[in-house]
Amino acid sequence: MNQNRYFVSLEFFKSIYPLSFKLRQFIKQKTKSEEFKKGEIINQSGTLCNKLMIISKGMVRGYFTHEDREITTWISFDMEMFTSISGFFKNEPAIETIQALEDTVVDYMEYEDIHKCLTAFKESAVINRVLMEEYYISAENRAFMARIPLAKDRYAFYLKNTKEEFVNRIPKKYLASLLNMQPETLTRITSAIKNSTTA
Amino acid sequence: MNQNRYFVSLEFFKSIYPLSFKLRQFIKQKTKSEEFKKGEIINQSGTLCNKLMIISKGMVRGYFTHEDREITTWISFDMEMFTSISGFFKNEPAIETIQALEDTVVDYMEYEDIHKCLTAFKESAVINRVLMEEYYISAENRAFMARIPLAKDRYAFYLKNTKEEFVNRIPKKYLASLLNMQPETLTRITSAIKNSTTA
DNA sequence: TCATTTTCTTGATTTAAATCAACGAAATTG
DNA sequence: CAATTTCGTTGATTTAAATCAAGAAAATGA
Repeated sequence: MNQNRYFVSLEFFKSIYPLSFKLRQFIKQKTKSEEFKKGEIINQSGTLCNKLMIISKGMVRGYFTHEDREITTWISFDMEMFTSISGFFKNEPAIETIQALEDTVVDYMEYEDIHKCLTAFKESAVINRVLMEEYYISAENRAFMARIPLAKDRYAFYLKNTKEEFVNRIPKKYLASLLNMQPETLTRITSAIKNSTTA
Repeated sequence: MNQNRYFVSLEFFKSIYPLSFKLRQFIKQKTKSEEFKKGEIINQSGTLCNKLMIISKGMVRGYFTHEDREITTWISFDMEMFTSISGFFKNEPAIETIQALEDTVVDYMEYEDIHKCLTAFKESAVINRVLMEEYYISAENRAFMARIPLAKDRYAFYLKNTKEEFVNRIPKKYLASLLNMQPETLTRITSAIKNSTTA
């Protein structure tokens, strides 16, 4: 392994809580890397996901299927973490499917190593706790957004809470799905905004 | 304190993981009880909730206000736990308001005591973890339900996942709000079902 | 590169659910 | 207990968004 390579995992955890030298070493040692092509399935619904992944570069979505339709529940970007939470918590197969929406590079650690880490390094408990918090709060946020009655208000809400650069990278059909609307509706919303700001 | 009183808190934690004698004593010692009248606000949005509550008897809802309208995000019943998760995690004021929908009795522990508990009793970490899991998964579930396109499908989903006895106790206007629909729509759904099963 | 597929956009039409309105039932309160 | 308010139901109307359809733009892949 190249000890000089850049570890997003390290950066990611460091941004939450300072890491001791030993913990840094442990993370470097256990971090693996993987690449996915655009469109590739990272973890199929019904299979166990045993990795905590951090996106080095790319874009990933989670979705489930309801009545033959895909419903996107989240989209994550560079420097963000994702996993199948039911796997992480309960070691149970994932309900949602995870898919790369761009060519994507991830750093990941396996749950087993994370559990070792939690046992061996006290400080990692803080990080774990913060991650759980953030993950939970983002789920709350999504539940909130889905309950906003008007399509254009959901769009506005998402824009307000997401980096513009990221939003612009999302193919419209997935953005529409994430915002619980049809692509046609999204187009109408965005073109209405365009007209009102131009005129 | 009456050492012979019944502690829902004890039952609740015991159902997750066996409790040592010492931990049982600790929980008994730290558990307090409180009663709320129907309609009473248990924790107001914007104020810190520093308690983890378990419903001994009654019904409670969480809601927030969006454009002058109340949107109910969850309803909990006997033997279920609730809190304001942003308070529990981050010691930050609650976003949602918590209200009793029936005369309600709760057992509760303050966060401070829970943290002491987590430090002093290893086994309690397991319980904490399971609670976080369940809380998280219920948030996911709510996010899922909110995304089901048709009102009658959301109703069916909720029915399938909730004890009939509990559902029957919810005043329709709150049930409608929880299911992201107007009370008129809920009536139409239920009376349509009634007609189809009678005829 | 060009052909083919997929995605995005715009317009016309339909549909589910919100809104408005009115009334009876139930619950609350003095 | 009567009076008043709130809640639940039913019907008529409106509205937001889905669906259907078709062409333009972009992406894919041989």
